[in-house]
Amino acid sequence: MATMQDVARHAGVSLSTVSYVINKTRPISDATRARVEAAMAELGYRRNAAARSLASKRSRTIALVLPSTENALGGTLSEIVTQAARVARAHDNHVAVWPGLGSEEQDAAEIHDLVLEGAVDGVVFLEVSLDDARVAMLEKVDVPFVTLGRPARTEGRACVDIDFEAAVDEAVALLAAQGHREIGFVNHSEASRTRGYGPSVRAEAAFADAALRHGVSGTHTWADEDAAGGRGALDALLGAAPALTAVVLMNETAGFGLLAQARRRGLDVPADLSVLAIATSRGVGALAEPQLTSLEVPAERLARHAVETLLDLVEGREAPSEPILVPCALAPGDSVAPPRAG
Amino acid sequence: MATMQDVARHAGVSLSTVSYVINKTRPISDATRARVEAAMAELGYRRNAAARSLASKRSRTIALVLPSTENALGGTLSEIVTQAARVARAHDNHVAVWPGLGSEEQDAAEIHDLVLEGAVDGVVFLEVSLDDARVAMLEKVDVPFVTLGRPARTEGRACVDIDFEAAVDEAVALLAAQGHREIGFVNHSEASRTRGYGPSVRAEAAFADAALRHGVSGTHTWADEDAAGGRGALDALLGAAPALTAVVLMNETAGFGLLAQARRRGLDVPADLSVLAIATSRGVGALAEPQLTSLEVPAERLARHAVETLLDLVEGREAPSEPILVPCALAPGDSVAPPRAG
DNA sequence: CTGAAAGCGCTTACAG
DNA sequence: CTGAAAGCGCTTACAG
Repeated sequence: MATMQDVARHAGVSLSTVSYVINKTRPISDATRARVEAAMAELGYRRNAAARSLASKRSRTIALVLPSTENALGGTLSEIVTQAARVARAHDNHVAVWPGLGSEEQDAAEIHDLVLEGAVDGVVFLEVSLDDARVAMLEKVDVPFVTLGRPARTEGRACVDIDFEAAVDEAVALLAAQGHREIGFVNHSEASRTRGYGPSVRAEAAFADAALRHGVSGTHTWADEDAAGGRGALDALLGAAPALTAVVLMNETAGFGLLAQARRRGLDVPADLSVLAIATSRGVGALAEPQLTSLEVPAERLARHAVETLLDLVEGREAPSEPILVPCALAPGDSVAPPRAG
Repeated sequence: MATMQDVARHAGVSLSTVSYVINKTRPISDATRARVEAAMAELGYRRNAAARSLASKRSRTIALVLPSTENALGGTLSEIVTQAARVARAHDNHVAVWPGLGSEEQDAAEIHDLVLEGAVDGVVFLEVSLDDARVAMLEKVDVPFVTLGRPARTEGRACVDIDFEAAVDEAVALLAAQGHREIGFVNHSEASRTRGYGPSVRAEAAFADAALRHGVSGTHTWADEDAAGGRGALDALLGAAPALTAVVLMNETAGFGLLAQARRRGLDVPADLSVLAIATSRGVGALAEPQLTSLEVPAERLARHAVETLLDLVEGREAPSEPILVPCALAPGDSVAPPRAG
């Protein structure tokens, strides 16, 4: 491989001039620039990543800390990883993925090491719990990081999240506008709440608020992330509110079981029961029968904001003082209709 | 941050001795080693990744080239990425993800650059087509790489793949053993075959072979990756073979539509129609009603073999001369039963 | 607008 | 078993 020194010699300029041309980090005359660029092209020059990192003290790499437990179908996670890599690349950065493995304390220590070794300049957590030990620890040692999802305390922390409150409100508003007066909510598993999974906790509260705000009667239930969870959730809702005509579903893996159970109970979706899915992975609603009307996770925008905010932090720019909340996008389907008259 | 020089001074040894202790790259007396290790612990020493790369000409990073189009629910992809990161970490390596963006030619050039810049030591393609331009180009420039999936020509190339032939055979054998004599096969979309998607092409051929081998009548059909695809596929199969009693399903996203269509036609699964899913993402079969008996993608083993083979190549060790084929694992379900008598 | 030089923190022959 | 030193290929003050 040709080095910068080779290029300099070839172009008849100094090493530093080549560097300045490449990095556009000081003014260079057009003539000189042209000579350098020609030399680079001729020699097939590629800058060396390690040398650059060593001299500049920047790895130009950010770590994406993967969630240790999968909550959904995985489509959202792979979308986020893909998009993060794209955005990073647009900023001349790389993305390294880092799997959580041990306790939160141990993971935090390893992630800190990653930064101390200069392997990465900053960290995006793809999921955080409300009381995440990793967040607290990295904050203490001043590692630049952004969370996808919000810990309970967000002051001074850069966070990007789905706007669950808005999604729940939009869902309830939409159903209320269709004439529904008794609406159920199917959340993630109760275990998810116990371990401090933010979306579950936020959605529960947001649903109570939204029901009040839109003057409907709301019934909430938890559901395990499988077909049986969906079956049980529908039974629980109809047990508690027999006149219920619509469901907001925030648990895509329970969704298929819920639809099957509605069928088994002789309920037609949407004629007898409207189902509005929220925070679903892209395209999942389209797999169901009928196709689920959905508010989809804005994976691309979440990833973009997270990466761009992190790169700002790494460059020493200000972090946003408030969490960045991204709305879900409506994916049309055939699972919502007005309730039967009477 | 403390440097190796600091550690050396602190321990009263030379810089090189510290390096040899860390890398275990030449014998060191126990006493010296102990002194050095104590000094490292005391100073909180962390080796610098960039300096190490520059001096050793190894980035200790491998690139994972993400598929540009998603074929399934994404669960498999995120499992593979996670597992690859784990395996790489166990070998003291990092994983950088690289999204495909342009044409195969352009992507190949960028991936080549990645290696020339020293940013990565080798590449794992998470999906290749039968006639993949990236593979051909990187082979020419001698970049170490491993493919997940097999190109049409595998000689001299390191490949890791699902053993589709075995999975199809196992599925047909299992159904035949239950007494089924007319078996259908639901493949991916016809478009996937057109663009040279290996699994589709291999599965089609393997199904014909397996039907012959097990003395059953086989009917094959393509299905788009959505509910409508599944509906159409079942109709097509029953149109061509009205006495069909079992289906091998290799298209998880069409599966939900297929089950719904069976129901609509008054067919009970599994009493009237057995459904055996193959090459499914982990856990997806459990979402359906009834729970689908499935042969799941062995994501973890695929990732492990791919990463370990690549690291072998990077170290200059021999690549396996034959593709490494990994069998699917059976995930039990309730969708397979003997055909109704008569 | 351009150059000469120090320095980033390691690995690894070369020597003993 | 250990050390002194060259060298990896850049960035970036310092000077003019």
